Amino acid sequence: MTYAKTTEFTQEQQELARVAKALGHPARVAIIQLLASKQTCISGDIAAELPLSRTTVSQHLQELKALDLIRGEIDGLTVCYCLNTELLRKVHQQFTAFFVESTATSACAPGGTCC
Amino acid sequence: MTYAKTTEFTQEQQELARVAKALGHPARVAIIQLLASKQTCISGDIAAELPLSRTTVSQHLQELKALDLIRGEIDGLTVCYCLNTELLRKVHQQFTAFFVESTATSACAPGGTCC
DNA sequence: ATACCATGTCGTATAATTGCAACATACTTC
DNA sequence: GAAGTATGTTGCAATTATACGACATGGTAT
Repeated sequence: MTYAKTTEFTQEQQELARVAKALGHPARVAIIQLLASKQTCISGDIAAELPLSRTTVSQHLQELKALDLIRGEIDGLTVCYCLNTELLRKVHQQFTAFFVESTATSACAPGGTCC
Repeated sequence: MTYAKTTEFTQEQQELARVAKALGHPARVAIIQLLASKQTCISGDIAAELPLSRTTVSQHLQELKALDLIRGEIDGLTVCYCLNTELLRKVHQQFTAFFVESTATSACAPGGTCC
């Protein structure tokens, strides 16, 4: 984004926002859940299970791949997508840190001195 | 979205995606962090700390308010925004459940039978 | 009442996202 | 090599997000 002043924000804030944005569409959430549960992670099978066209699913897959949340291995004619569980664990920690920080009782919380 | 087929996804998937989308911009991440750390949560003070115009910050605040992640109370001339810590805790649980499910060793994970 | 101040809303412009059909690519099989 | 299959890429249209100036609103203070 050259338009948005995202440069002015913290590296951590941008990092968290980038991943959150990737999870900001039900299709991509569904894809990750599918990859976690299904034995097969072939591209075509993923598209078949989602209420979207193969083209659109492919785009969502590329988006997740761009963030390295998933990886694709070409296996002959088909492509097999896998979760990057290590990165997902790291992301989980980032989110947890964010939420813990946010839910800690601050002055602004109910019962605080502010509101 | 009347265009997207979001209706076909799970309620949970849509719910998670909706919140993730809200966190999908560094400004909104920064706002939540600010509200968690600062004593004052007055609208103007928030805008002053962010590299965005007051108008734009106000929009982001409305977006967070629409999801009930934050709440605003009019205090005379100023408006005081507060974190909805209860909801944030609930959201944290949803995210954790999602990540735990995703990072559990599946057949697709490295060492699995798939890739 | 008048002037002022803090916020929100509206209008507008630009960028990014979403979705899909049509085409291109690359491998398999006959 | 030709036909078929699975994917990715391109091009286009519609929707949504982002950003901000200008105006409206509503309370404060003098």
